[in-house]
Amino acid sequence: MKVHLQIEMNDSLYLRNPEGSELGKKILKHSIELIHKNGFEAFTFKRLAEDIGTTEAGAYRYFENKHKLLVYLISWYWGWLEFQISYHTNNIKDPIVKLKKVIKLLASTIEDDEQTTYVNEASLYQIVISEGSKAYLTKQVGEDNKLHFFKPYKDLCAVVGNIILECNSKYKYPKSLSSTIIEMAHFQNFFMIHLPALTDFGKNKEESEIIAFLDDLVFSSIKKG
Amino acid sequence: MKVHLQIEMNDSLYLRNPEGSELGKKILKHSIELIHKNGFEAFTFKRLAEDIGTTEAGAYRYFENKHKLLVYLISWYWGWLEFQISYHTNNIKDPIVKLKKVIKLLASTIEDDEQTTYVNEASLYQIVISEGSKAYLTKQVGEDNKLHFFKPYKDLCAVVGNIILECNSKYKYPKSLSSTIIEMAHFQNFFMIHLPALTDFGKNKEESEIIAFLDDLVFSSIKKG
DNA sequence: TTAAAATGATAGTAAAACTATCATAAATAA
DNA sequence: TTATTTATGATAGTTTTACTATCATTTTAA
Repeated sequence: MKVHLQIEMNDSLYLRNPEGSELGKKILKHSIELIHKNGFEAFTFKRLAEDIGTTEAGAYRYFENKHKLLVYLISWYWGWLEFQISYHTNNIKDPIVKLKKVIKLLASTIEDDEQTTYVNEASLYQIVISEGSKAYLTKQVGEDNKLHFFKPYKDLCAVVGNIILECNSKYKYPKSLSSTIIEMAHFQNFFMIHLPALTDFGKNKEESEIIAFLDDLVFSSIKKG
Repeated sequence: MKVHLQIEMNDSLYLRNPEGSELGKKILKHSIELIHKNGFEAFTFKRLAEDIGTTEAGAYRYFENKHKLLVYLISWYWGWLEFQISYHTNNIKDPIVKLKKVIKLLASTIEDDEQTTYVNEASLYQIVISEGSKAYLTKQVGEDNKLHFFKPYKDLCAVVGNIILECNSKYKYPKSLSSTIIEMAHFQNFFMIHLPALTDFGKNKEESEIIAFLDDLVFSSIKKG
C-alpha cells in the first residue's frame, strides 16, 4: 500500500493551489531546487519559469511573490516535521525518550521522503536552515502573522513545549526552550558548516555532536532540583 | 573629559571609510534610521541618498552594495558590544557574576550612547535583532568569511565562551552555548514582540524575563555535577 | 597655490518584480 | 456532444532596483 501524505496549507499563501496541478507541483519542485542551489536572494520567478519551461506569468498565477512562496515552503516543512514527530514518537510513553527523539528529528539531515514526489525533503531541510528565518524576519511579520502564516511553526513549538512540560511540569520556560531548540538545531548546523568558530563542532562536523549539545542543554535545564 | 570611542572596522567592508568624512557619517546615521524604520528589504541607496540630500552615486562611493553596508553596521555593533562587555565586566573577579552581566548586556535594550554621534545604538540594536542574521545567511557567507567580515562576531563569541570556561572548565560546548545565548538574546526578543506564541514572555513582554530564561539556561548547563 | 581627492549633477543600463492582454488547450458541466 | 469555464502559453509593457559612467565643481592637503 502506498500512502500519499498531504500537508494542509494555509490558502492565503497562494493564489492557486500548487498541489492541485502538474504545473503547481513543478513550481514547488523547481523552486526548492533553485533556492537550495542559488539561495533565496538570487531566486527569481523568471529563472524559475525558465527552469520549468513555463513563463514568468505562469509562476505569478500560483504565488503572489517569492516571499509567499518561501513562507509556503517553510510552512510545508514545519507541517511535515510535525507529522514526522507524531509518527515517530507515537506509543513512546517516556517523555524523556520522546524529547530525545524530537531533538534528533530536528537536528538530523532529512532523507528524501518518497511519499512526496514533488518535494525533496533533503533540499528543503537545507533551505529551512539557511533561509527559514527570512520567512519572519521582515517588516510584514505582523500582517503575515495575522494571516496565520506561522501557525505550523507555532504548532510545532507548542508540541515540543508540551513534551518539555511532560518531563517537568514545573519548568518555567517550555515555549522559549522549545523555540531555542528548534532554532539552534538549524543555526548550529549552519555555523558548523560555514562559521565553525561559533561552535564546538568545527573539527568533526558531525550532526551527532549538535544533538549531544542540544540534549545536554535541554536536559540540564529541565532537570528537577 | 569627553572620550570618543572608535571601533576599528575591517576595511574590505567599504570603498571609502565612512567614519572619515561628514558624508560618510551621514550615510551611517541615515542608513541606521532607514533600515530601522522600513527594514532591510525596503532599504535602497536611492532612498538613503534622498534622505541625506546626496545622490545615489554618493552612497556607492562608500559602500559597494547594501549587503556590505549591513555587514558593516552589524560588525560595528558587535565591536561596540565587545567593548561594552570588557568595560562593564572589568574588575569583576567572579566569572558567574561576569557571565550574568554579559547576558544582561546582550539582552537589554541599549540606550543611545552619546559618545558616538553618528550611530544611534538603540536603533542599531533593533536592527541587529531583526536583520542581524541576514548578514551571514547568504550564499556568499564563505567568501565573506574569508574576508573576515564576521570576525567581530566570532571574537565576541570567543570572549563569552571563555567566561563560560572560567565558570566551568569542563563544560564541553562553550562556543556553541555562547552563540546560542547571543542568538537567543535577540530571537527571543523578536519572538516576544512579533510571535509571542514562541515564547513564555508574551503577556508581560519584559526583557527581564528573557534574561531570567537565559540565566537559567546557561547556569543549568554549566553547573558542575 | 596647486594638485589631488571628494562631491554633485546628470545620464544611462541590465535585471528584478511585477501587470496586462489575448490566443489556445484542457478540463468540465449541460 | 457541444458549450463554457479554467488553465496555460506567448508576448509585451511598466516601475523599481541596483548598479556604472562621465564631467564639472568644490574641498582638502602638500
